[in-house]
Amino acid sequence: MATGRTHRPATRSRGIPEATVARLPLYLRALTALSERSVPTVSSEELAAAAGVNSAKLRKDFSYLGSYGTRGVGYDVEYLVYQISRELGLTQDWPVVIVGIGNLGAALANYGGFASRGFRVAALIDADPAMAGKPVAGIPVRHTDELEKIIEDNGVSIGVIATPAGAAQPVCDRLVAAGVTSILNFAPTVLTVPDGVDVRKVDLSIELQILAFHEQRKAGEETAAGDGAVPAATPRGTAADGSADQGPDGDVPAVMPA
Amino acid sequence: MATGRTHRPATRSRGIPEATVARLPLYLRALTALSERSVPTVSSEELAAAAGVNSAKLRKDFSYLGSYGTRGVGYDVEYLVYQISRELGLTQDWPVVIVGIGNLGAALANYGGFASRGFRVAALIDADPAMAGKPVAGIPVRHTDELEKIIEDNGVSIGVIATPAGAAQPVCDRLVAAGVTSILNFAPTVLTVPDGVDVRKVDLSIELQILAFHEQRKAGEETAAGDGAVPAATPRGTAADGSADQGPDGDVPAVMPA
DNA sequence: CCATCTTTGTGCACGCGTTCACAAAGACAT
DNA sequence: ATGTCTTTGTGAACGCGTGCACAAAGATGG
Repeated sequence: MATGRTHRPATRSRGIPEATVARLPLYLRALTALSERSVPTVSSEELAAAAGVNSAKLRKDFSYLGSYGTRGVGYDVEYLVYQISRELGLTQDWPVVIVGIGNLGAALANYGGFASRGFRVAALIDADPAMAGKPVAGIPVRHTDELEKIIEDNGVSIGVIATPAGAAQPVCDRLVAAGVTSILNFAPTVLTVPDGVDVRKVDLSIELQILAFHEQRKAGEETAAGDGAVPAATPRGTAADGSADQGPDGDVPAVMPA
Repeated sequence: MATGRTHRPATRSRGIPEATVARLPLYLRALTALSERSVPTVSSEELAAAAGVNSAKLRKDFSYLGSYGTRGVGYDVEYLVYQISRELGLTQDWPVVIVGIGNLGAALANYGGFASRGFRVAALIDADPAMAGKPVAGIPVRHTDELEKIIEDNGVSIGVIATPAGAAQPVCDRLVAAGVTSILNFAPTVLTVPDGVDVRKVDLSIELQILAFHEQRKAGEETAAGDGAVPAATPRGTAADGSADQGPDGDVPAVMPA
């Protein structure tokens, strides 16, 4: 019914559940830390604690990758690091482009997490001609006109959108048309993409609103019926009572001038 | 078993499922856009399309809030905006603090989405004494020493952590001790918090790795068995074959110098 | 070689979330 | 007033993810 797919149909990739895939990076991070400390093996219990998950869940997750553990001992750290890296596709190089070099785009460009783990910033792209050529994080900013050429020349298949909300869909369309099949979207908009293209979104505003919901619920329970659910919470007035009638102010705020 | 809770136990808040809460901000955004265009009513079908979800899901979501629709007509936009705002707790003011004013922290401070929708940046906090007093986004940066005082004076219950990974847990502990009960974590670490404290994490590195996994899967299917799953994807070589032995390089990369 | 002890791998049950499909409700025209 | 048409609200079925609990596997010590 909708014009295009927005969510990942995710046909259960190769038997590996989506939820498991989402946790693999977490395990990998914990394992890498262990590896740096030259720890040879870990039990599921230890690793699960480090990753902040249930140990049974961790074992089941690993079972999807194969049987890489030794009963009575645990998992070989180095071997597991390699297996997970391979499974996630981190043993190869992934060139990415960042579109929209405002505050956020610049922060992402400077983000150290890109360089490690197989990701490489192939180009920074912005619509503002004044930005063109100016180096950000040591990489010169290119103009949007060159987008298609950059994608094709570098074989980019992953794009990061950090533009204002209004520019996100057009940029997305161009990225997809040029061959990008995975998009990480920081703009507060629902992106519509054709089948076969994956979109993941990071939305600060949504996260905050979810927190506000729970925060309000806590405050409400506290005030209404003092049920022993929140252990150590000072019941100071969390905020002025609901009077701020903020009305229909501008939503879908511009993330930055890109 | 674990030292502390990391995931939301989320005892099914007040009958509203967690998954529904996570979608309410999405609906709210779409509704606000309609409101600005002075659209009086929407059908579940239209609104669902705008929010990028299934219409049945949307109707079920709204049913948890009550019966705010009119059969044969749809939903009153203004009324629904109000109801969702109220449910999410956006009719009151939420002061937030941002800890770690590096590239990302500064980007967040400049983010327009804060100001709208009831969130107000109460303070920017950084550990670097050289930053103290320097204005970012029009707000002077305060030193970490003042953290507790700031939290208490402003009645802050929501904190945003944008520090390097190593500083995140200590900062988190101090925030919680000072009274913060909701945390949005941008640092690539698992935070351990006591019961009653909500943590949501935003992790660029994890998102990219998930995309890489799917990207690799697509490339693999393409090369191995040319199944018609990816419609318009030029099968150009996505990258050099797996040779980049990136070894045990530094994980948990510093997000920014905070 | 055998006993014991640790830890994995997984069968099973349960609960949540999603989706279908349809009856009930109301608008609207005649 | 009555019939038709649109759209909501929800009962029910299904599938996925989670966590328990335990048997199998292997290490380790005597």
